[in-house]
Amino acid sequence: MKRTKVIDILKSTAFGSEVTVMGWVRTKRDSKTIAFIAVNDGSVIHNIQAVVDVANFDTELLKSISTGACVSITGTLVQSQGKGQSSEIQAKKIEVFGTADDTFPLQKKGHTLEFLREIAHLRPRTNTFGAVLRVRHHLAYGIHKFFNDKGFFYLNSPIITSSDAEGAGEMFRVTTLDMDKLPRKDGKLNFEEDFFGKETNLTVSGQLEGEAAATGIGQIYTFGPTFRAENSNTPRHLAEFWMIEPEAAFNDINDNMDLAEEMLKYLVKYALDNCADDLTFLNNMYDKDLLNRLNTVVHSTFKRITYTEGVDILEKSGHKFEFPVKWGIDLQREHESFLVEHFKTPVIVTGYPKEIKAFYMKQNEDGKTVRAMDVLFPYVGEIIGGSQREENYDKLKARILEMGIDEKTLWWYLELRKFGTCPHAGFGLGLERLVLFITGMTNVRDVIPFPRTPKNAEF
RNA sequence: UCCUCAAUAGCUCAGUUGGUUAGAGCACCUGACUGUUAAUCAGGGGGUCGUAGGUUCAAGUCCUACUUGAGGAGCCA
Repeated sequence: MKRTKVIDILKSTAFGSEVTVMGWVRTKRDSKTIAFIAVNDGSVIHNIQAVVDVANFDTELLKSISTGACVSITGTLVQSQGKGQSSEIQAKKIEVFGTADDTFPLQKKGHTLEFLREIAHLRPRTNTFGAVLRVRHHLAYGIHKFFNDKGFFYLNSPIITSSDAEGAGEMFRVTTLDMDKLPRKDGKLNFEEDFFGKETNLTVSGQLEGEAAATGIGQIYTFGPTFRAENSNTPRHLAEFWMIEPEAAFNDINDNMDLAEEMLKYLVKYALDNCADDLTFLNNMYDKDLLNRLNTVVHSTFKRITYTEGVDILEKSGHKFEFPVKWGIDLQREHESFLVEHFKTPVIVTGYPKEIKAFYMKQNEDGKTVRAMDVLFPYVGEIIGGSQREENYDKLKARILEMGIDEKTLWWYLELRKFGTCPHAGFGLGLERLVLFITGMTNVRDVIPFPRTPKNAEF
């Protein structure tokens, strides 16, 4: 008999009809004549309860069904005689696909998230990770839907790049050279003998290629894996994470802010609308203020301030910061948190000093600041970083030279300004930080299936 | 990379000023129970105290190094 997913069984009112559920046993409670098996198949956070008349089944078969076992149960869908659920399955036939012996590490009681990270291959069988993974899926889908509906095209930017001038972080090298016999030329590694004939790395950003596409087909977004070889050990950093980078021709910094704010609100609302059960579970188990916080963001207006205004607020706050505030310094995490707390809403900061931002950002008329923007969120901090791009060839080239970047590797990026240049802007959204905010989890390692962090690539 | 903290049963933890045979709850096994809800009740098995050194008559406990993990900082999404 064809299986019915738990999500559909729970919605069904076809009492008396026969259904087959396949899934993993969460708990079994038994007495002399009756047993109850709670089965979860991941389609929804809730379990379906199968009621077993012990007399009708082989004792050994029932004994082999323990927490973690995978079973197929066929029976009659009935209204529950007990409290706690409205419907259940009166079992007629039980097949055990796979038992789980006493070494199965997931028990019915709670586990710490740290322990579950060590058994990432089994995490999806828990309520928490089922919820997080489903929310993550819906958000990914919502992102595609949002941009598609706005006329943005999904761009597959390359994962292997030779660009090393983006300044976005340390990179992972990609090579097919024999590590035991590295070719040398004039004392240096000879990358001419490498697969691509030059030094290549995993991408730290698809932005530059995104700009190339946007200055041809107008509006694009990338959505793919991104790699940073930074030795970052924080709850907000991963060596491999997923980034969404929209880029739009003819957008200025204000359009860019509008897009970011609209997108974030859309996605939070999308999650609330499509992941109600999972978010309710997370709200109850981890953070009683989660749903309230999400609703607040949907109905908020993000506070937009300039870097200069931000520094002013921090200086006048009278608050003692570990890192003293002065115009010109980069905002520290304590400063960002203060601003978010100060306005009690997401904050967008623009107009940073050019010295602390990337070479490609559009320079303002004051000669001191650039049209950068950081979107700061409660709990997760910087969730988006972006800017209007410098579209003036001479200014961009001057900035590249000023910062000591090798312009040769950026020849094609400069040509975007040489031929039919146009104003444009974009930003990068860290998917894990968004999922973090929306699920109420507190560590990005718990919102990606198999986290990659320094000293950890087990699975 | 820097700072702080931690590591004891499968899991979560307790273990006093260093002192006999290292404990509990859950999980697991056995038994009881006719509708349970992280079922309940009774009994049972289960440990190289992260690793390597050191101090001491004696180390889970003190010291050193290392490993791993967590939090904070930096870097950033």
